[in-house]
Amino acid sequence: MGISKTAYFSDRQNKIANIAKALGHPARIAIMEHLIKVDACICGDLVDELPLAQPTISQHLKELKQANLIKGNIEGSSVCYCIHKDTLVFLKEFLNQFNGDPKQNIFSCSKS
Amino acid sequence: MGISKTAYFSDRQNKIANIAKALGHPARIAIMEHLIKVDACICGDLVDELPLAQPTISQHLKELKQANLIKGNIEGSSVCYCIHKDTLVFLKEFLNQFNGDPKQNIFSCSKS
DNA sequence: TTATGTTATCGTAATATTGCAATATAACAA
DNA sequence: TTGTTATATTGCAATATTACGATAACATAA
Repeated sequence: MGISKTAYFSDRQNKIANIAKALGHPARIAIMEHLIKVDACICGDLVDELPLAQPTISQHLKELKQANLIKGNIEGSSVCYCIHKDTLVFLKEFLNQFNGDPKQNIFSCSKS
Repeated sequence: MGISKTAYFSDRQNKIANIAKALGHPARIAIMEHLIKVDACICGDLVDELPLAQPTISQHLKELKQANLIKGNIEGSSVCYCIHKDTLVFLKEFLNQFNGDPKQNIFSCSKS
C-alpha cells in the first residue's frame, strides 16, 4: 500500500477505515455472510465452502479478527469462529452520520 | 494486492467489498466526513483541509468516485464533490443482515 | 494571446496485499 | 510413542496501493 499517513488522522477515522478495509475483499464478505448464515463455524467449513486454499482462508480470518469483526473460540483441536456484532454496530453508527434530510443532496451538488 | 479471485464470488459480494475497500483508508473517511459536514466542496478545499498533496487527494477522490460513494459536478474550472447516498444505503443494507436475535450470538460462539 | 487557478494524469519509489506450497504447531486418538 | 486432524505461520511471486513531484488539460481573466 505504500506509506499510509495514518498518524495524520484521528483514532476514530483510522478505526473505521481499518474495519472497512477488512471488509474490502469478496472472500471476507463471503466469510461474514457464511458466518451469519450458520451462526458459527470452523475454518475447515470455510475451506470447503470457498474456492481458496486453507492458508488463504486462515489469513483472511486473521484479517477479520484483527479488525474485531469476528471472534475465535478454541474448541479442542479446531477454532470456532463467529461474528463480533459490536464492531458492525460501530460501523453502522458511522454510516448513520450520512442520514441527513432526504430531500437534500440526493441527485445534485453545488457549492452555492 | 496480488491476484484477487474476484471471479469466484458473486457480483453482490464484489460490489460490497469494493465499497468497503474504498472506505478502507483514513483519508477517504476524512473526505467523506468533510463532505457530509459542508454538504459539498471542491478538491481544493480538501487539499487545504487534509495533510496530503493535491495529486494524492485527487487520487482518493477518484477511488471514492469509482465506488460510487461520491459524485463530482463540473463547475467552471473546478469540480464540486458531494456524497452519493444510494451507495451508503446499499452498504447499510448489507450490514442489516447481521441484525439477528440480540440475545443470541453476542459474546460467545460454539459449533454445538 | 498570456497568465492564473483548478483538477487530473503520468511516472516512480516505497510498501502492502493476495494466494498458495511447504511447514510448523497443537489437540487428540490409537 | 505414532498418526491423524485442524489451524497457523513462513516464504515467496505476482500484483495493488499510497504518496508525491512533474506535468498536462482545462476554464477563465486580463
